[in-house]
Amino acid sequence: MPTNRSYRDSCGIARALDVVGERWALLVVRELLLAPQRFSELRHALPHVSSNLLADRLRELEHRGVVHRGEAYELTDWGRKLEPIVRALGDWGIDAPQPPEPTALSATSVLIFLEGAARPDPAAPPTTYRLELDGRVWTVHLASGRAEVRPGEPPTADVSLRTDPKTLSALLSDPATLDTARTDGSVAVVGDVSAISHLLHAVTDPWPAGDQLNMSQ
Amino acid sequence: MPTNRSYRDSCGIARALDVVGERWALLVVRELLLAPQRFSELRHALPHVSSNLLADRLRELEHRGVVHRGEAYELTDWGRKLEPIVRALGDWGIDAPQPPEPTALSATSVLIFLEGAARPDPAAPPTTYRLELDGRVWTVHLASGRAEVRPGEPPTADVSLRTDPKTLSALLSDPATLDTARTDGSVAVVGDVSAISHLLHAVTDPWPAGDQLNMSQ
DNA sequence: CAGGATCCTTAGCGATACTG
DNA sequence: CAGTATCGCTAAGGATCCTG
Repeated sequence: MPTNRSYRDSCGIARALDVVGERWALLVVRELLLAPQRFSELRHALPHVSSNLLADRLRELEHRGVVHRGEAYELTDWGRKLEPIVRALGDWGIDAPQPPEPTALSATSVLIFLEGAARPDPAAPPTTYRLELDGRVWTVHLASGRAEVRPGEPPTADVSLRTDPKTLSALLSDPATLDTARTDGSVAVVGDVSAISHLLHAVTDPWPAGDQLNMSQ
Repeated sequence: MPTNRSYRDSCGIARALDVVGERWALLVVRELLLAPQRFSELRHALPHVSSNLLADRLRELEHRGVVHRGEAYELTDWGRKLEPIVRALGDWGIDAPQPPEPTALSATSVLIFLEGAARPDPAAPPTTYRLELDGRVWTVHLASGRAEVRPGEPPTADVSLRTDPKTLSALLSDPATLDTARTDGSVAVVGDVSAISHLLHAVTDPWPAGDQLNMSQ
């Protein structure tokens, strides 16, 4: 049974929270930022939400015009406008304490982090990665000083790698672990390995001074 | 008894929501964006939150480093970084349906809206307003194409007005009601009345094309 | 097996009354 | 003024069961 409480406050902030302020709602939006997802994919991405509650939230978000339900769940145009806000909230949350274990980490989370944190050399030639996480394929494209993540197979790729979100996250915070991750099988690489190092260091290495991506689209 | 649940998700977005995602938390932050507030002021601004819950939220926000508690409650430096996010959320929420009556509207809400929506003529001379809402005094300054709201008495003002948030909100959506509001006593004006019309129309009148304020500070 | 629905328990919420 | 205390209610959390 979907919830229907309201802050009963005319302010835009309160009205926004009437729509996406219920528990788990913004995490559902997060999961849909990069690609539509099916119910079971959302369940896998958010393992700590119970199935009935997830179903309730999706119904609410659909009813309120944030999410559209077709074959999979996807953001409406209005829902998509939450993207810069949710990303900014994520940047802010980086400084929050780590949550208690056991901890979840979805593919979308890591990829959003990657997009926001990567600062590839603008002078370097564009590079395309095929990235398989939890069985789903993504295309990562490095070009003109930014990283772009899209769902699905790339037309062509410099290198392909298969891993899981936690391992990828660990690599993004310490590229030096790539070798051991490859030998223990948690990362499988096909193609130009040096390109991966390039990607990881685009996230790790300190940014040039004054290079702050702002929140405006 | 403050709540302590967590999404148990390493993603920055989830960790942000662990801090400010509980019910009422972001509305407390909203109330502190323009000025520190005392407990009773917060209660007046958020009439639909119960006192025990407000006390719980304030304790949590203090414990998590968002709010500092002195004579009044105020945002920490980290908490203040939520400002562009909360404002952007408010812009997004403008398109959400109106909540069911009866509806609250705090002074801070209206003033934040005013700051975000006002586009005074950049060529016009700077104007200062003394604004008294719910017994608290604010300074509104129009200059260089922007409106700025600050707590407290202005050193000098072109005009002073006393009213309540709902009346001010009504004026901001329809400046033509100023005359009737003055005669029925819901607005009291001292000084240059035409300056008020100037302020109201800075909000109402259509913006010049391409004049979008973005979210970056 | 995906995509939920149902049931039950717990904890956060909401309202009112009360206190230092 | 600035919160506590109490209590009924409702949403959240967890497990299990159903249906195409």
